[in-house]
Amino acid sequence: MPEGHTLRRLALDLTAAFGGEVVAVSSPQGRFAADAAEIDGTELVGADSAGKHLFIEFAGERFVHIHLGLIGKLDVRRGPAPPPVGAVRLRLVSRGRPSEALRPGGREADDPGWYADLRGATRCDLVDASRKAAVIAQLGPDPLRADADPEKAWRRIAASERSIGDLLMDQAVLAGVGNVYRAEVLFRHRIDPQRPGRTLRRAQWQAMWDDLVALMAEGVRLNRIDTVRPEHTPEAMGRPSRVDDHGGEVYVYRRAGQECHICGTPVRTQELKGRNLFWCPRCQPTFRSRARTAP
DNA sequence: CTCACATGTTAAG
DNA sequence: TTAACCTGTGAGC
Repeated sequence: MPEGHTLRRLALDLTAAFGGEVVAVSSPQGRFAADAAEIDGTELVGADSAGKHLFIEFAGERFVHIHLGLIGKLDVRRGPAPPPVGAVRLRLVSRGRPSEALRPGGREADDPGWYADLRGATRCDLVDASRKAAVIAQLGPDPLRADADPEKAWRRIAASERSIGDLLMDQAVLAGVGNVYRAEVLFRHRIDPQRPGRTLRRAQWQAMWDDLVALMAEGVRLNRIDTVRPEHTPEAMGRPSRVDDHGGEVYVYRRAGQECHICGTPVRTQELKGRNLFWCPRCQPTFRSRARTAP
């Protein structure tokens, strides 16, 4: 489930589980083995996310740069690490505080500690601070970062002929938004995904940005994507809930052919640059630039 | 069981 | 534009 909220949540969980501790780093599958050996037994300083990128910092400004791609997963769990299941590319196992770890046994017997397993990621590299900075530099503003500047995204959007649906998924324009948040934020603001970026008004962008800031923060908190307003929840409307492993309550994402929660019109879908776009043709009417007639 | 598809990105053609 | 990467899930037989 990797949109920006997932990576931020992982960064928080990793920091809580391993921050300030000496960590055993291994690569049971072998593909990260050489890099793992370099940081094995050193202190995990903390973790941070930028867009869909995750950086786990170790002592000496060494960072494990992870991108989960579409199917990658990082499980952070309490307890002793079991034998690895499947192709675990990276495994972290806590050993305790640096001072304790010097002693044999390290961690207290009644503290099970934590372990984390990474599998299916498209990227897992050991990088230095400059490489980390370079990755972040090519990203647009991230609604989950307090220091993000939405004006940077607006300048790109306002100058672009490309559709807003396309622009929202471009990580150089806006970082962390994926296919679910794209579909949902456009629905919530009644904007046609095919509408050219340059035809949006500033206030519309600002409202969408503010909404993403709140929605994604909630996504971090709940560890899933919920976008349905209180008046449209299953309880409020007396309709069945669709919450499952794929996430929370949504308006249009993956609901092609089903009735719009608000107007009942069948939700539409169309492929855009290899990804499925979903929208309600009535709530998000096709944008037509206003033809100006001479007086 | 097999198969299609998935909250993503990169590189080849 | 297409395939490749890689894992898990759910639908269908």
